Amino acid sequence: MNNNNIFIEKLRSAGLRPTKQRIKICKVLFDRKKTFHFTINYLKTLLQKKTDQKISQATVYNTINALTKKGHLKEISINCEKNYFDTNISSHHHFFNESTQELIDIDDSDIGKINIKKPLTGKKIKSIEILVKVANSN
Amino acid sequence: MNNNNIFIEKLRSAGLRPTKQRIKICKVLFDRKKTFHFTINYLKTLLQKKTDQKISQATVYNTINALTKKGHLKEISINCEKNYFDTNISSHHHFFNESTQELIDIDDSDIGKINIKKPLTGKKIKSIEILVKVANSN
DNA sequence: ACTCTAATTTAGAATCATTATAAATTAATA
DNA sequence: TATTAATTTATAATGATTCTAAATTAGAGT
Ligand SMILES: [Mn+2]
Ligand SMILES: [Mn+2]
Ligand SMILES: [Zn+2]
Ligand SMILES: [Zn+2]
Repeated sequence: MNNNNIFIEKLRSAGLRPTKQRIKICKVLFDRKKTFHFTINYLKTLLQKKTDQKISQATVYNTINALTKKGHLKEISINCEKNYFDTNISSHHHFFNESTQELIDIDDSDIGKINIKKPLTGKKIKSIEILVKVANSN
Repeated sequence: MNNNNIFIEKLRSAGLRPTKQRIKICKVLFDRKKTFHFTINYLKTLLQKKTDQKISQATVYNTINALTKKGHLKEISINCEKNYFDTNISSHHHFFNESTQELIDIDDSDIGKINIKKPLTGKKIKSIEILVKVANSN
């Protein structure tokens, strides 16, 4: 129930002081069982609901950007208008449901080996991500 | 050398009248041998160079959006800040060189079969795209 | 506990990409 | 050529993100 110490540790490890605003953001982000995919806008409305005093948008952006830079969040770009963040920081893939605008994780183990036959010389691979766009087939 | 009729046909097929502005945009987009990956901003500077009279940004956006909607261009999102368009409209994949901010095509045939083991019920797949981020290994 | 200082928060402004508006121009048709 | 609808354009509006600078707060030292 009280994971505050975990959040404080996470913030500290990112070089951030554990202020009450940042701890509240961590609660909303990480105090859940499943992966959380969110846009900044959605996070802001969630914070407004779950919080007595509001957190400024500058603090929300700064905190999310710092956590992302330190690897506690991943950034998932669907298109120019939809920038998501993801509490699942493992190497994994996504379904994007165009009907609901929702992201769904595909674990790395749920994808067969990806075989890129094209050679690339003088470059090193940083990440490989598959995005599968789907729609409800009603 | 003179592909104007092809461009006119392409525009007409998209329900667009072949104005001189739109034909010039098509020339810059399609009068080339290799795939063209571009941002709107880069396209605007190219048009300024290659064109005597300037084309307004509204016309550039409108034309690119119309061509994209009709399937003559694809949209490739790398992240919130980098929205690319692509003259290669086949199903294919990309390297993104983070050092140079360049996109490089990976043909569908250069990727082994993609096996998604995770079931999805009640949904149909619209597209599957792999993005491989790389960096120069200087 | 109190002081001090640097870090943080905040409201608001600035920036950048994209879209909307509405007046002037142009293309297609009669 | 005249008519009309489509198009272009400058400019404004919007929305997401970042910047700024003043007010507040956290943590270290006393
Ligand atoms: Mn778009
Ligand atoms: Mn970003
Ligand atoms: Zn995910
Ligand atoms: Zn491509």
